[in-house]
Amino acid sequence: MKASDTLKQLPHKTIERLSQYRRALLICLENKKDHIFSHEIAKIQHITPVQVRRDLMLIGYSGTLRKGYNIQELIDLISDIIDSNEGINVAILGMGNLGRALLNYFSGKRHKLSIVASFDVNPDKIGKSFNNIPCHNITDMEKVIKRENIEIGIITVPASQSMATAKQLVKSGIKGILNYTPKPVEVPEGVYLEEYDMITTLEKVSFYVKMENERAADQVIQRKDQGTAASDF
Amino acid sequence: MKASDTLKQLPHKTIERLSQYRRALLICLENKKDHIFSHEIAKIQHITPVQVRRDLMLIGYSGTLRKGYNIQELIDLISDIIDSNEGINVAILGMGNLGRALLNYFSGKRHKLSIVASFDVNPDKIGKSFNNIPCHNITDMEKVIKRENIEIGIITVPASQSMATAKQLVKSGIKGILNYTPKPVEVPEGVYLEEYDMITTLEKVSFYVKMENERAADQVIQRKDQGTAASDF
DNA sequence: TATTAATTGTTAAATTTATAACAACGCAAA
DNA sequence: TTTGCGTTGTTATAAATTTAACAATTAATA
Ligand SMILES: NC(=O)c1ccc[n+]([C@@H]2O[C@H](COP(=O)([O-])OP(=O)(O)OC[C@H]3O[C@@H](n4cnc5c(N)ncnc54)[C@H](O)[C@@H]3O)[C@@H](O)[C@H]2O)c1
Ligand SMILES: NC(=O)c1ccc[n+]([C@@H]2O[C@H](COP(=O)([O-])OP(=O)(O)OC[C@H]3O[C@@H](n4cnc5c(N)ncnc54)[C@H](O)[C@@H]3O)[C@@H](O)[C@H]2O)c1
Repeated sequence: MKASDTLKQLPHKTIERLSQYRRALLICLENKKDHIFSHEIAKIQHITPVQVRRDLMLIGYSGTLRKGYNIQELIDLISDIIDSNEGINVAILGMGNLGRALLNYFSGKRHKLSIVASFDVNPDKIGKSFNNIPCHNITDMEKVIKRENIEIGIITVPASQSMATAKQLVKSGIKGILNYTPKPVEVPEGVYLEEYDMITTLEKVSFYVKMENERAADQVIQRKDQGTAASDF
Repeated sequence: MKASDTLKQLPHKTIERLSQYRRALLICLENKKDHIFSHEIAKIQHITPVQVRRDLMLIGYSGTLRKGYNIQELIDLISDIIDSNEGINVAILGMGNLGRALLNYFSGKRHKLSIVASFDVNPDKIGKSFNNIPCHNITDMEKVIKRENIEIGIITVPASQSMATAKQLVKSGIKGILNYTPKPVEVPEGVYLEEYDMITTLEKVSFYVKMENERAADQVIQRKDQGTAASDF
């Protein structure tokens, strides 16, 4: 089996963590560090050192016993694995609040991921540039996507339009879609889809805060019960 | 064991899906549907019907055999479980591109989750209102958080400021933090923390697109090999 | 009335993911 | 030199999560 075959079988969760490790390592590099221990990476990411070592084992990276992992080497290896050699071009669909925020945020962040186009229906936005990236008429989608060799589309149109936009993207030959609207879309086999609704994360936080509140309240009640019981003596 | 105790032990993944189910159900309700089958929910969420039925089993909801699940009832039950009775107040830290986008997006979306305050350091923003929510000076954080009974903070300050902001939040008695900056923070036991870096999701899509591209290229090579072999006959 | 088709609810099995355990190593200090 | 400490790499174990299997049920239909 080729090395690239084992990489194809990396657990999904490991892929996510590799991206997170690299992000953390890039920050460490800025701070003039050159080596890092598994427990240091673990602390930053709120996971265990074993998890880190296991992930690095899976990608076949070895550190040194006393110094840990060479940060630059590790960054390069992770990049080899998760980045595409030739680079991948990305488009944002819908230059509203979120679309513009994302464009601004992603722009220039990663060598191998370039946002090269955006699309909208609003005539005030079409023809303009945001962050030096041109905003095209959505009706030109297929033409531009093919011309610019765009492989990934980020959907930030109004929720009601998400499915229509996804369909157009598929028709234009897109390979991957990241849908940020709260309305899930359907894509055919072969197109990689990731959906993320930010409200789910907020509701999750809210749920566990609520749980913790109730747990705390329960403890107060229990203490009271014990208190009453004791006073019976 | 009380019913509330079983709910405390719901798998984390189930919690996330419950939020997603509700979101999908709310959309269905708008479309005048009143019942829904497990396989319909599953299709929307890109999961299996068994997964859906299992989740609903865990929260103790029963549908009817021929009509499926009553949408309104299910929404109400999910809301009972994941929402806090009294409601939870939320603040956004950093009224930049992302902060304003989120404020605009979340505002009024959920009865039981209210964004009631925002904070910034920029004098141009302090004192103003965005979406009718006042923007306070970050130095007033503790005062406002206590006064307004804010339990959750969403961090959208520049990454360099994320840790300092988290510390302040903890000091102010916050119960949950949702950190959208790419720089992870640390919080003490008892504060629920969720971190989300959008670039990780994009990199994940990119990785699987790359994999699919390589797989397709491999197949072409294999076909060529076979072709050559065949021509040897 | 029996039969068929579709669906739920639940237990059992499989898969995926995380954690634990521990040998091997290398340096520092006794 | 040897002992101790802290680290890595890896295998074994455990936990979490998903999927499969299937009995039970309902309503439509032959
Ligand atoms: N704002 C947020 O923080 C946030 C967070 C999570 C999810 N979302 C979701 O992201 C989407 C966009 O949110 P927003 O706040 O940026 O909304 P917005 O209204 O500010 O932006 C939507 C943009 O899409 C354009 N548009 C409309 N129809 C289009 C079409 N068919 N093709 C291309 N462009 C089209 C509009 O002209 C507008 O510029 C919504 O679905 C929203 O639910 C937003
Ligand atoms: N824009 C995006 O789509 C996006 C996506 C993912 C993550 N992020 C992250 O979210 C954060 C904000 O991004 P943005 O694009 O909104 O940046 P931005 O510069 O537009 O906004 C930052 C805001 O925080 C304020 N601020 C600075 N220091 C502060 C402090 N100590 N306390 C309170 N407020 C403070 C600034 O005045 C500004 O209003 C960044 O960390 C960024 O990496 C942004």
